[in-house]
Order: sequence, then structure tokens, then C-alpha cells
Amino acid sequence: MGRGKIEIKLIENPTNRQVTYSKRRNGIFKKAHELSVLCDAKVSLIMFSKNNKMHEYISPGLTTKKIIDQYQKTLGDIDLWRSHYEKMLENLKKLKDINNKLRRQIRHRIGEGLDLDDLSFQQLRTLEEDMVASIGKIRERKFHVIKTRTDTCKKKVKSLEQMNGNLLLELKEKCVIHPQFILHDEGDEESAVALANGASTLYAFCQHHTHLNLPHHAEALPQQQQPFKTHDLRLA
Amino acid sequence: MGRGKIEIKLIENPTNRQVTYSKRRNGIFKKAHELSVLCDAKVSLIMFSKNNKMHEYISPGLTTKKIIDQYQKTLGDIDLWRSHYEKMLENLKKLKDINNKLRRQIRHRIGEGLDLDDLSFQQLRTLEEDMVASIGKIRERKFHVIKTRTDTCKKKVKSLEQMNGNLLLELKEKCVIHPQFILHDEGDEESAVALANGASTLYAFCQHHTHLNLPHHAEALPQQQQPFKTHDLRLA
DNA sequence: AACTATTTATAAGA
DNA sequence: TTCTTATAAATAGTT
Repeated sequence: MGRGKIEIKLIENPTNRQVTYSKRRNGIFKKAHELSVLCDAKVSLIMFSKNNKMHEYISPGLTTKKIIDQYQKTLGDIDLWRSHYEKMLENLKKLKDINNKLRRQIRHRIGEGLDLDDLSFQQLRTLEEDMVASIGKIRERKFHVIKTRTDTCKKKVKSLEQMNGNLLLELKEKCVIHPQFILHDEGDEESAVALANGASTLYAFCQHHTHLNLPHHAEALPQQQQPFKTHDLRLA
Repeated sequence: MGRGKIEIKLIENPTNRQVTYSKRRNGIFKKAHELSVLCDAKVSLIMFSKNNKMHEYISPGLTTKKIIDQYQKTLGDIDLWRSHYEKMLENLKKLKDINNKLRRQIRHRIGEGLDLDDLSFQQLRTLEEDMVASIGKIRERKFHVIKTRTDTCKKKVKSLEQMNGNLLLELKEKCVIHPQFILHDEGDEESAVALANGASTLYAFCQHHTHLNLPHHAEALPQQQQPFKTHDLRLA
């Protein structure tokens, strides 16, 4: 169809080839569209020119993805992507199931009414026993934590007592050698002595530093270790 | 191009449509092939007829997969598949995270040593309090279950006692009116009396029927209600 | 890109 | 479906 008949073989002249590509591409797109409309067919036409420029036609109301999906469905399960995709879907489903089971288990352990309803008596007993054992372990750990912190605190108190005692002695010595260093504010010296004796103000420091949140009345107690001991008992 | 000009709109007559589809499909395939050869283009042409019959043309030496891959590469990240795929990967990751958190929560509640290590003292206390409360709820439920079963069992015992009493009376009456019905086997009559008195054999039935799994020594107890009561206490 | 002589595609009919 | 054929449409070569 043209001034002369042509042989169907590669057009060597690049310009000619490009022109022909352009013309025929339009022709084929037009025909694809006519086919879509006339026969209500789904058509996907993708092409790449020799210089890899892409052009596509797709029937109205469709996406290339839809066509390709249908294509792959038609060809069957050879498609790698699809199987990969479906494996992921399966995986997703499994994870969701496991999640639900875990949630249910937690709700059982929390003791949520509706969820306990589907446990048998025997299951309830087992659950209870489990939980008692678990609480035991948690308490053990709790005691371990508080023991460690108490010990650390005690050590700090001792070292501070020591340090303060030493400072006090040094201060007194200095006062003897250089009387001009004697403090005029008696209050200051009193508190220094108090510190050296391991007074309760040290507890305030200790509490603040370790975030133990002891009950307030504990600050008034004179003995060093008692607050922790009573606290321990209260928690047990 | 034909005997008459046609309007480009759906061909209503199915036969005509099918014929046109067939002819034009061949035409378009021929053109696609000519384009491939003349211009060394890569062409993928996939179509589905109205009745979903598939036909495809692909340039010589290519596969549809190759074309589709190139198509997706060209479209780059707009690609629906890829984004879908990546969304799924994200989803998968999230689910796994949730899973791990749930597992960790359970391990905390079970009291697994290594996992308790990363809880603070305050967290341990809260966890312990939670668990005590949960155990309370579980016990409540357990008591409710056993109460229901005990009640049901009691009712059954009563109704069976009643029934057996009645049967025994009826039997005795029959023996008076029709002496030929007197049983020759004394054992049978004895067990009938025993049943009427609500003997322990009823417990055997009751236990089997309700799956209470009472401790064996309970069968020897003479009082009706004691087994349940002691069981209750033992569990509490 | 536009023109146009020719080839090609195809609608309708058989 | 396939063949035929009149006619519409596409396009090769030219401008």
C-alpha cells in the first residue's frame, strides 16, 4: 500500500526506518483501538523502537497490569512473580493467625472474661498453676533487683560516710593550724557533723539517685537498713 | 476498507462481531509482525476476545516475560506490582514485629528469666500486680465453672433418687398385685434399694458423666455433697 | 508534515 | 470458516 510494494525486511536507512516506524505505529494503534471498540476486546500493545523508546496502547477502561494479570492467569502457574506473591499472601495469613493466637493467650493470662469462657475447667486449673509459677519467677527477679540496688546503696552510704568523716577531720586540722578558717556560721558545721554520722539526709540522696520511691515515712526511720527490709516485706 | 464504510462502535450482532474480530486480529498481527521486521522493533500484543479467548503476538526471538519486564523497568517505580509487593513486605515486617512484642509480653508473664532481665523494678511490680489480678479473674471463672457443674450434678442426683424411689415403689406394688413378678435374685432387689437411697454408685455415674475427675478417695465418702466441697477448698 | 499513487485490509455477500 | 470482490484505509515514495 503505497507508491510501490516493499519487501518485509529490515529497513537499513535509519531515517526511512524511523519514518516507517512512526507511520505504522500509528496505524497499528488505530487498528488496535478499532478492534477494542468494534469487538469489545481487551487489547494490550506494547512496543519498543530500535532505540528503546516505548509506546503502548491499552483498551479503554483497562490497565496494562490487569491485562498482564489476566495473561499470566491464562498461562497458568508458571509465573514466578505470582507464586512469589501468593507465597507472601500465605505467609501474611499465617502471621496473622499466629498473632491472633498470641493475643488470645495473653487475654487468657490477663483473665479477660469473654476469653476465659472457652477454657475448660482443667485448662483453667493449668493456667492458674502456670500463672502462680510465673509470679514466683517474677517475684524472684524483683527481689534480685531490689537486693542489688540495696547493696549498691549501702556501699555508697558507707563510702560517703567515710569520705565525710575524712573531710571533717581535715577541716578540724586546718582550723587548728589556721584559725582564720574557723567557720562563723555554726549551722554549717552542725550539718557537716551530721553528714559524717551518716544522717538521714543521705537517704534522700540515695532515694533520688536510685528511683526507689520509698514510702515517705521511711525517711523518718533512724536505722539504715530498715526501710528496705520493710519495703521488701510489703512487696512480698 | 470494505464494501461499505463502517462506524467504529460495538458490533451488536455476535456473529458479525466474531468474524470481524477474527479478520482484524489477523490483520493487526500481520502489521505487528511487519513492524517488528521492518523497523527491528520489539512488539508485544496481547488480546482477549469478548468471550475471553486469548491471542498474542510477540516479536521473533522475544518472550512476553522479557517485554513485560522491560515495560516494568521502563515505568520504573510507578509500577503497581512493585509498590504492591513492597507494601506487602512492609506489612510482613510489621506483623513480625507485633509477633515478637506479643511473644515477649507472654514470656514476661510466664516469667522467663532472660526476658525479665530487661524490666525495671517498677515494671516488675506492675507486672506482678497485673498477674495477681489476672489470677483472681481466672480463679473466679474456675469457681464459676465448678459451681455450675456441681449444681448440675446435684440436680441430676436428686432427680435420679426420685426416679429410683418411684420405680422401687412401683415394683413393690406390682409384686403385691402380681406375686409372679417377685424377683428370685435377691441381689437385684438389694441394689434397687441402694439406688433408691442415693448410694455412692450414683456418684460413679455422675463423675463419668460430667468428667469431674474427682480424686479416688472421694468415692468412699458417705455424704453426698462433701466431695465437691472438699474439692473446692483444695483448689482454692 | 503533506500529498498521492498504489497497495493492502476488510465489509458484505456467497 | 473461507472465498470473493468492491471499496475503504494505509502507506511508500515524493515534495
